[in-house]
Amino acid sequence: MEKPSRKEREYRARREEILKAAERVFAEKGFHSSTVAEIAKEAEFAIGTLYQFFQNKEELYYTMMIEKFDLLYSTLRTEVNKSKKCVEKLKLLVEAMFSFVEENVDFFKIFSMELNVLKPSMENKLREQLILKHFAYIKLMSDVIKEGMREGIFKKGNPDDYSSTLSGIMNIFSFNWILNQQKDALKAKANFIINLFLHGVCQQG
Amino acid sequence: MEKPSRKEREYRARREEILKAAERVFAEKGFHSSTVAEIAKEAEFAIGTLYQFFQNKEELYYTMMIEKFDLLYSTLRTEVNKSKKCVEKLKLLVEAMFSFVEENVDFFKIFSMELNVLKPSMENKLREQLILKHFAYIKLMSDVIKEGMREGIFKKGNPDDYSSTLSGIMNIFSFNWILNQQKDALKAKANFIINLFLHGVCQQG
Amino acid sequence: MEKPSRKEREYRARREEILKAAERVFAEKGFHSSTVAEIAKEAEFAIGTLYQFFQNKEELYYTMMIEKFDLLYSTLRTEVNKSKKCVEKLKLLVEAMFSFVEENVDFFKIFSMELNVLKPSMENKLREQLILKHFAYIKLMSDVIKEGMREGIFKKGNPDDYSSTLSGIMNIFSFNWILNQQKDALKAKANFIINLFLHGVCQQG
Amino acid sequence: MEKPSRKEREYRARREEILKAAERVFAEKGFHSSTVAEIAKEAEFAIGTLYQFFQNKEELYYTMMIEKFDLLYSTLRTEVNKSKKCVEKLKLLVEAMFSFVEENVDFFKIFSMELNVLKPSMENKLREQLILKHFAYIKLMSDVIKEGMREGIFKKGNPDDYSSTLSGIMNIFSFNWILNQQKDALKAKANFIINLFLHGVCQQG
DNA sequence: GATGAATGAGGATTCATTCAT
DNA sequence: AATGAATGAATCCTCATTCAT
Repeated sequence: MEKPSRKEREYRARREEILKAAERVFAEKGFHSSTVAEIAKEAEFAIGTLYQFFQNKEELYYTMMIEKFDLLYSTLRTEVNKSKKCVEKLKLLVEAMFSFVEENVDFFKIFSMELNVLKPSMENKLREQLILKHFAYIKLMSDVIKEGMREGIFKKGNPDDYSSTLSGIMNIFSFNWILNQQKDALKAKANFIINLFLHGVCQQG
Repeated sequence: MEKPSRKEREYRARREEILKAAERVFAEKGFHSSTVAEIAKEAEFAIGTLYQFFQNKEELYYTMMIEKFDLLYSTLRTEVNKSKKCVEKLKLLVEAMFSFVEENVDFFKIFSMELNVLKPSMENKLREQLILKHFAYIKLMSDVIKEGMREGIFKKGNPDDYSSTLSGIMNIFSFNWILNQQKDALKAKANFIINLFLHGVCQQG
Repeated sequence: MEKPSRKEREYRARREEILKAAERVFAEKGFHSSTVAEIAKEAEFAIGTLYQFFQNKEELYYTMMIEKFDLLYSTLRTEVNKSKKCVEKLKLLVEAMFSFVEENVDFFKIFSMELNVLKPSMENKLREQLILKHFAYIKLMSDVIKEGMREGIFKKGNPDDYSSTLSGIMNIFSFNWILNQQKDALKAKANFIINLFLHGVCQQG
Repeated sequence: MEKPSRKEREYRARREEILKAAERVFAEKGFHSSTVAEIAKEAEFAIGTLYQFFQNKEELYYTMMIEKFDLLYSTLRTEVNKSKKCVEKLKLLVEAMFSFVEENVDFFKIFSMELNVLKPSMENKLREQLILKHFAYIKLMSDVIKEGMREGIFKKGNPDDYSSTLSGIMNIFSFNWILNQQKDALKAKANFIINLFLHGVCQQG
């Protein structure tokens, strides 16, 4: 791989600055109440400069979301691969997810609270992409579940239903953690969730 | 109770029309992208008429949400009381929730997707109210869980964590059902969810 | 003159109520910031009722002003006629004017502060009328001045200039009195004004 | 003093254009009947541009008034200082005032006819400022009068009453001159006014 | 390439007036 | 005759986007 030129590196750095500023501002105010002027100010660039990197506000929004999602996906993927055992994999996944949320509160605020803000415009490839990323993220879990079914550890069933469930649980805990001003560690809930997901709420035996 | 006058009844009816129109429009476009003009048109009233019933767009939004939430809450409450057994109660609750979602798709779209759209304004009593309603809804489940714990049916633990979990699972299934254009019945998933919640994903014994 | 029927009397009474309410409200908020709804409420009538008496807000405004002006005019006229001596007449006039202002603060607020609010609309006979009333009011003073000139008491000159001057002085004192929250009696200034008007500010002799 | 940059100069020029347009439009229609759109059109700028210079319509209005008032004040002040004699000073003042009115008809229309249009809003520093300017303007005259009293030229008395009087007289003459479509020169009345103010209407001796 | 002033379409809200009851 | 709910035109202001410097 070619070493990027200084120009290229600087371009990347600026772009990153803008995306970070966008993340902060969008998280605080939501898409509609955030202004391009504010993001520009937060990024310490001129408004016009933002438009050299992103065609419009919407593109800035989706690009930021997609890149964050990519990061989340690759983080989880790496983590899951650290073990061979399905149950262990799930545990690693939940922990990694919660670490990610703790480190990316801004992104997660947007992720969990503004899913529907932007309506599909005619040619919105970016929204499509974001949805595809979401499917990939679910598939990551489904694959682990499938494996567990094959190994006879997990009950048979629709793996997507199981992974949706797990993702729904992680979501709500992350959401509540943010609502409660992030008291305690979110990761502290990981064990509870895994146990519940594996064995349910009922007393056994 | 006094029978309401014709005037009173007509007032109620108009108000209801507006709230229904608001629900449809907000569900389709979200709060910010919906215009008062469009809601008025959908309701077949003049713009000014809406302002005779609600002080502003925000009040219209929250009032609609709160009244729907009240309906959801009382529906679930009634349903839960139809059985004495905790496990049965949970099942009734999930089924009732899914029925409600199926019958109130518009509301649920907003419920699940726009939780954070409106930032707390200085004197926003309505937002406060909405949050309180949400707590009541969670408590409904917590109470059932608590009962089950006392009876030794459920594992000991923080009842709110359990009820959050259940609510998170129902959410994600509702959300997916809406995203997938409402194929199949949402209620068909109720059994799966209850089983998973009660016994987990692991093979037992 | 026919004794007015009960109907006629009641009509008059209602009309008067509305005009008084209009005076209060217009004085407090000015023409543009006063709403017909507020005047109706102040008058304890329905909005529609106001429109039975006056074609529109503007007519209500001008009618009130004109009738007040008529009252001012006839009051001053009566007062002036109480003496035969010009100097005495002027004194009576200033005192009567100040009494009127003291008793009709609301009207005077509008009179002195909103002369220009309403632009001549194409067919605004009412504004014309109001201006004519104003001329008559000035002429009242001019006539006294003219008389004084004829009698050799006053210097020769354009009587309208003199009466404008006097009216300007009375205006500013009334205006200041209102601005200063009506401390002291306005009438207390009458002597000062008359002396100044008659003999000027310079030391004599 | 630093020479202002080109940017700074252009900014000033634009701001001036807007203020002049505002003066014309407000003078013709009054505050409430003037629209921001019309002022923008008159100034040949887009609506939004006005909002880059002034926070809102009210600020535009008051700023224009205040700056004009400052100009009036400094003009009068300069003029008054051209003589050492009180009587001469008053004459210069009246003449300067009338010149100013002749050259700033639009401003004076507003000055004399809309004093009370804007009600004090909670935090209206601008209105406060405008009132302070008005006091300064009155004080300018009072100081001359006081001087004359000390020198024994003028009768003893409350200097503010005298200066109010003079200002009231100038006002009404300016007002009438505007009403009469500005026939003849307003300055032609200056001598009459000064004489009247100094010596009164009565034949002397 | 970077800037940020200028643009003007778009939307929330108000309120004079009408008219069915 | 009295009412006051319904109407919708009118207006202030915001802010994404452009483009001259």
